[in-house]
Amino acid sequence: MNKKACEAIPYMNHHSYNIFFTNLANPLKIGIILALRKKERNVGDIAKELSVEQSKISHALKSLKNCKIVNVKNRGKERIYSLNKKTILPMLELIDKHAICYCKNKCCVKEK
Amino acid sequence: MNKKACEAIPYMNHHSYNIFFTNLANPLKIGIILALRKKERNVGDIAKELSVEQSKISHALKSLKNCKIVNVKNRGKERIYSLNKKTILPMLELIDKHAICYCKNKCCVKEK
DNA sequence: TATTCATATGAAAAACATTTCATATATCTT
DNA sequence: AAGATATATGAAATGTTTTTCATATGAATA
Repeated sequence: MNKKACEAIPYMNHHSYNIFFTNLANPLKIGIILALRKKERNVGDIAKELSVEQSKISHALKSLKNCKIVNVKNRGKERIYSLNKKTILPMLELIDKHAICYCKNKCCVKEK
Repeated sequence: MNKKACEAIPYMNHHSYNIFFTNLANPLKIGIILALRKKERNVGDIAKELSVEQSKISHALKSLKNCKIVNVKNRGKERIYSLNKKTILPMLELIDKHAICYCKNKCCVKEK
């Protein structure tokens, strides 16, 4: 399979999909993503904004970063996390549209 | 918030994202989705194609259907499942591009 | 360089999702 | 109607991910 960089080869690998989705399948991580949508922030500010204990945020950020859903830069002793908008924003929009078009706006009601 | 059908309202609800992604965060379900990409199939055929026990497939299909990622129709005693391509295909493409552009093609390597 | 502030990390516990297996349901066939 | 085939379902067992908490690391500052 051709693997030239940044050339769209749809349906590449099974495993990437799984890791990517697993990473997103978590309310805290979604919360972080939505919080980073408007502007980048350091860990403490994210924790404050979401009222969530710091190490929990750090753990979540670690896997998001691992998957390149967020990026980091250092500023003194702080770490500034920002969203990889190019992938995530269109993805959220797809779900929004899905919810509106197929799920009567209350998409994907949890079974049972 | 305006909720007129099929009008894009980005970043609607937190909870939908979570259920949607949770639903996809599973190798079997990804397998089913990829199997349904080319053509619709009944449960038994999916099971055969993936070499997976039937009730496992049924359980997976149930939640995919619940989230409208797949649709069903009846044909005699069979149930024919098909993919909701409009949402899923562009979503997989987004991940492909993400993997290629940000993850050197082996996207989202599992940590540790 | 000792202290403080910001963040990361490991590991056990807890929460949650999937698998398995036995069985139920529903349609078709005879 | 009885049997066969296709699929669905409930519940316990299993597996995976997240949370928690104690502590480590690393940069800044006094």
